[in-house]
Amino acid sequence: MHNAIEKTPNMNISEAARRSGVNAKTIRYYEQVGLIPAARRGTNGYRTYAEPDVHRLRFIARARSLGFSVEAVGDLLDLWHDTCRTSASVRNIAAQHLRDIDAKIADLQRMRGTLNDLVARCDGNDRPECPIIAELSAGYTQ
Amino acid sequence: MHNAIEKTPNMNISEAARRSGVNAKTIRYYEQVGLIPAARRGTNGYRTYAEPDVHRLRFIARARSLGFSVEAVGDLLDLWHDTCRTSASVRNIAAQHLRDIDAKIADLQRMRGTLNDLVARCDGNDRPECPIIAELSAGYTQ
DNA sequence: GATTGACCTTCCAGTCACTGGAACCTATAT
DNA sequence: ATATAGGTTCCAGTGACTGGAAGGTCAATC
Repeated sequence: MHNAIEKTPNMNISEAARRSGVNAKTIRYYEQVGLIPAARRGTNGYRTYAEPDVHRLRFIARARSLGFSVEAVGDLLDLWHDTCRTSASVRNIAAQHLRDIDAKIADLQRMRGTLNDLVARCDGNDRPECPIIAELSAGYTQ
Repeated sequence: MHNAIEKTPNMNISEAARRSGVNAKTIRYYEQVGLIPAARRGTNGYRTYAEPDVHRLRFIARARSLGFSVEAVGDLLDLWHDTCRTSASVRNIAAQHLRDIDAKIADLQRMRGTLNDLVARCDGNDRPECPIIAELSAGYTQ
């Protein structure tokens, strides 16, 4: 059996984690759910990673930091590796995610508007009267 | 049956769900995790609810729609029933939640800013070149 | 050689707030 | 007697990890 000459150094999982910004435990999880292929193993059973693996993990970390679901990241990885991809297919995924984010922001801002008003109107002293409780229990004062 | 005009205070779970806006399955879940006390039971074993129960469920529904965690809703329920509460204690819970929401909004808007820019710069045609993929794989073109 | 401590491995459980479904029981109308 | 529309419990799954237990491996030091 011939050993291939490694141009890039092999590393253990914690080094790959450090270089990619993905937690070692999370890397194992990504392998488990099939987001990344099973890592090669050394004779000791340890997972070994090389530069391309770290780059893939960095891609994943960036996509996750933009809020893409792990499933969507899987699709984006496939498109990255597919040189016959269309930019439209990538754009569709991102545009859908953008709509999801906008919906979440709108929902949070609705909550924020009400909460901010209630907090502003609450004296926050040692008396029991409170517009926050009043609002939540509207129509039924106990 | 679904009586639009309920003069009797007792009702089954689906009627309590309809009146409170809390899903019947969710009501059982709330009972299971101790957010609400175990419902009284009829001779047939069915849970029975009266007006005060519906009001408590409505309180819960409103608080949940403002994004309070189930645990925080429990605290708010306790404060509602505690006539010796201080408005400061209520305000603290709401103010903390407001900070959490602001953090979430800030994070989503950061994502939105990047994504919106990338989507705008992506042609979305049948060619493979794509600034979204380029951004995610920055430093490593495959 | 023994020991320490930092790695690595797998597997299981918990998070949060539900939600779906199976299997079964009860009520009411026809 | 049957149909259907409710109710019950219990179990499992969601998403994306994260913590912890129990154990194997490695490198360095005493």
